[in-house]
Amino acid sequence: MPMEKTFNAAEAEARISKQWIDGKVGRAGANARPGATAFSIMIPPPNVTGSLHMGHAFNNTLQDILIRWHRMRGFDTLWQPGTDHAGIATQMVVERELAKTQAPSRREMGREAFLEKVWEWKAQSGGTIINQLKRLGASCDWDREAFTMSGNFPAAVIKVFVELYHKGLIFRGKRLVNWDPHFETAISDLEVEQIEVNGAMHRLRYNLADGLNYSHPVAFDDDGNPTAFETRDYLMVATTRPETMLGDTGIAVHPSDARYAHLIGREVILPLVSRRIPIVADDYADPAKGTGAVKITPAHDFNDWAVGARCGLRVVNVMDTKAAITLEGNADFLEGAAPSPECMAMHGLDRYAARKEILRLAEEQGWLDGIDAERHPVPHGDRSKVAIEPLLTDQWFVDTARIVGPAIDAVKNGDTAILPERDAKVYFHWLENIEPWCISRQLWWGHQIPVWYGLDLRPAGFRDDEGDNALDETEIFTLLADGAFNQTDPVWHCATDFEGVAERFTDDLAPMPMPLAHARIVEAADRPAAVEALARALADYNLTQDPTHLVYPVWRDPDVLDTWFSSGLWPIGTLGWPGDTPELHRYFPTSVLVTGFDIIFFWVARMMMMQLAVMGQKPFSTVYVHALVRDEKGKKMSKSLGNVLDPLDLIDEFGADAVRFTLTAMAAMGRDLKLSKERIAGYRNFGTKLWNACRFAEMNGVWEGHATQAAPPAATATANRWIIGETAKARVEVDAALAGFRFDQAAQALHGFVWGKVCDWYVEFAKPLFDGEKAAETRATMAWVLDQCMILLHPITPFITEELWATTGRREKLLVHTGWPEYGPELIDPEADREMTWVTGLIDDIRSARTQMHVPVGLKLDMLALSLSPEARAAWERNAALIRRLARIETLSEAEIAPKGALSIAAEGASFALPLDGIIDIAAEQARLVKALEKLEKEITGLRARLDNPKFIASAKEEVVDEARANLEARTEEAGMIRTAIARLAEIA
RNA sequence: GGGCCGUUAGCUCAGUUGGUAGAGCGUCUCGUUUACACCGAGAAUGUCGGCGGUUCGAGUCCGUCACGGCCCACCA
Repeated sequence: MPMEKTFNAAEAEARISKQWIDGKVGRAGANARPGATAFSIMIPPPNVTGSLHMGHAFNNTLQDILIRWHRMRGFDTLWQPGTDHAGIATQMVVERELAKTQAPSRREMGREAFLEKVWEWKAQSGGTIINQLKRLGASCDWDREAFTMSGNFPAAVIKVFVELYHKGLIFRGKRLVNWDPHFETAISDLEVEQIEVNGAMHRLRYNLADGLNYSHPVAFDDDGNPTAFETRDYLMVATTRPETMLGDTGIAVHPSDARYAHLIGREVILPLVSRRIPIVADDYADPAKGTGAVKITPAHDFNDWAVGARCGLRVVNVMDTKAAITLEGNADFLEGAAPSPECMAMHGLDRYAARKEILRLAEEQGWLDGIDAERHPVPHGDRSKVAIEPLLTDQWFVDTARIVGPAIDAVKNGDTAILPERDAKVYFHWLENIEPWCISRQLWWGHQIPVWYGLDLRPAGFRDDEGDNALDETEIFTLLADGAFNQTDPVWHCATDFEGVAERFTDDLAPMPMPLAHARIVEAADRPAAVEALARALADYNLTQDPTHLVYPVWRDPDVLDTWFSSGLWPIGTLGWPGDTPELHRYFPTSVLVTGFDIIFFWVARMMMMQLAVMGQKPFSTVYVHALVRDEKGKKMSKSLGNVLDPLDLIDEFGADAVRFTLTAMAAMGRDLKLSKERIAGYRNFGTKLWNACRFAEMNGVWEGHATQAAPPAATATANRWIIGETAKARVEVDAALAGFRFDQAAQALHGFVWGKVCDWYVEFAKPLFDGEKAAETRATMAWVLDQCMILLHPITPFITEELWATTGRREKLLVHTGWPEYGPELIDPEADREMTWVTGLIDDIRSARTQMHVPVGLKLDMLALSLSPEARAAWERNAALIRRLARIETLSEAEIAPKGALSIAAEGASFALPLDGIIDIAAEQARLVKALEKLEKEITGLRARLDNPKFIASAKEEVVDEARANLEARTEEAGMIRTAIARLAEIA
């Protein structure tokens, strides 16, 4: 059955994909040679919520190329697939779904029911992106698909948390954190992005306490000395966030600021709140900024927090978790304050509404000095896109500064290479300035923190001298922290057996081991429930206050861990850790990590730190950092911007191979790539080109009669010897490019070879050869060459090559399992190389001359050789059929001089004439020759100038000088022939 | 404010130790020759962002400026 004219990507891709997946070609170790070394890549796990975008397509194409290439080379390859549970993102998606279907909200249904919904949702649509990866052709080991919330991951997370906790590397603390008021959770520094907004600087006047007034400079001379003063009974501050004034607890001025130095230690009366707050001296206050006096709100600003700590200022939090003003019942706020009714009326207002209200009141009451519009950056949650609010809360942190050392060293000493190198600088900069990592999230979807709290029932804490309800005042502590609990019971101690822990707690009155021999432990939902349970137990059992005989209620920390905490364990977690698995021994540390620069901090750095902390080993040998796929304006593609090109649409339109080849060809290291459909169409055409070359070969029975040839056939025809050498060059180039992660160079080498050498020249050369005595060797050569094209292209364009492989020869196995060639320069025949360069050059010149002279394409000419060196004569004779066909020459004969009205062609060692009496325009031919001569002369002048310069001869490398000499000679010879031709034309004219 | 990167043909971009600039797409002309019009043949197009320096020689190395972009920090 003859081949179709084009490759039917849509039909073939589905069929071939199924063949690969059913045949488990991605299985770890598939195609491995005996004693093979391991080559492993962990996929950067996409969010389960996700669907494939261009970034994924790019990232996974590169990984697939590396994997297929190594697999064909006989390595024991593992490409580990999987997805990430993506805490906030997934919870957000499921909540949105619930809202759409009018279902009860997350809070209405409760934690357990909601989590059930999320799992349901995951089961239903979590496989989307995995299926999309399969459409791309990703040859992962699909049987090993992992998920950061399943399998051994919970155990791994707990084990790491507990171990780091016991080493003091994880701690809990009350700190100011980045709070996202939309999701009502803390987020890490990395999840904050600065966004420029239209804001305003508001100048507020706070009256000085005790009727104080002072003289304030208002005009200055050229030297900056004050020339005019006014009397003020207030201190003016400037702020972009007037609403935080409710929580102001001080004013800071610079100690050296003459304007205010005399006020340090005095107080102002905070408007509305009527609280006396001190004026303090602190270097943070910048005399050049604002008014030089800065209001300090320790509870709502990171800098102010630091100032407050240094100056001993109070912390007054005036916002709740939704960033609404909270005043009623706010003991911190009310203490020392005498708020006006208008002030208290702001209770419950959103922070922005409160801002308006405060400005209204300030205007009305005369303490608003003025407002200047201003654009300034404001931190926003990267998911919620709302302004984050610094909030004082209890959170868990990893003391990253203490585990960062090995992660820095591993890259510094070359244990792990980061490519391109400049990204290593970014990596170092961040790690060397690392801050504690806030890992607790006030979410439900994620790994719940493996920490239980209990009421402190130690006698001193329990017995209350006042005799009233002691339980309200008990402090909480972690079970994991308390030696009394966790040293004797392995479950408590390690808490690796998560299921076991849960069972213990749900078992209502499970006996607790030593030293609380007679205590009964019971898990309560939260702290209030625990208090109630204890009170009930005290009443029911009429127990004494001896803690060893109590029912002991505990509750689990409700927070979950930052998603990146578990994905930070991806390399070992996917290999079965904490189990001691053969895979872990075989494939860890992994070979390469292919990832985008946008998650160097989020993920790469944390994997480095965590794997090194847990395993004492680097997680990967090489990190290849690639650029982002951007839209044509260079903007990051994002749903919210609506500039997304969907890779699946592109695959539908052009085929997966075209998309893959395009991304590969554009993957120059460290540069953004801007994708256009035209480019993809161009590479789709490239596939078709190869397809048709194979179709031509198939029509000529090239593959008939023999199985796949491992080695090139012994060839005698120059063209065959030449193309075999070109194939070897291509293989060497591709391997060198891939070894250096220069995917673009690999693609370009193959494009140039397949199209520029095989299709443009070799297929054309073969046509006359098929009719001659070299037909058999030419068929064998072409079969081998095209096979090599398929093999070398397969990592980049797997579908079309697999299809061609099946369509053309007698194949023992799938192309995906076919061995990668190892031949090299030994296949290059220098003589054939030189000769074919001469032949192609001559053909180019004849074609160019013909077109420029408007010789009809179909007209075959008789060519005269005016002079032929022995080499040129031999080259001509050996390749006459080729040249005649491609240059459309009828006959060649020798002549002493060119006839009247002929085109002149100069080649190395030869000079030809194409008689065109009556056809050519002599003036035009003259112009053509003059132009060619001018170009040559320009080159000759340049070469002479260099060679005449003694310093050049003295300092340049010998090869360079020799090359220049040879060039000069060749150009001079050519110019001579053209001059002769011009002279001849002149005679005729 | 700190750092990183980019500026090469109309467009998108290559150009690895300094040796005299390339590819794809687009444009123009011609064309149904034993595969391919998703094609073939040919042609045009660059003060390699500006200035200065090192060198026999600079797109390539150094300095500086301009423009563009990114990352980090910063809500007075």
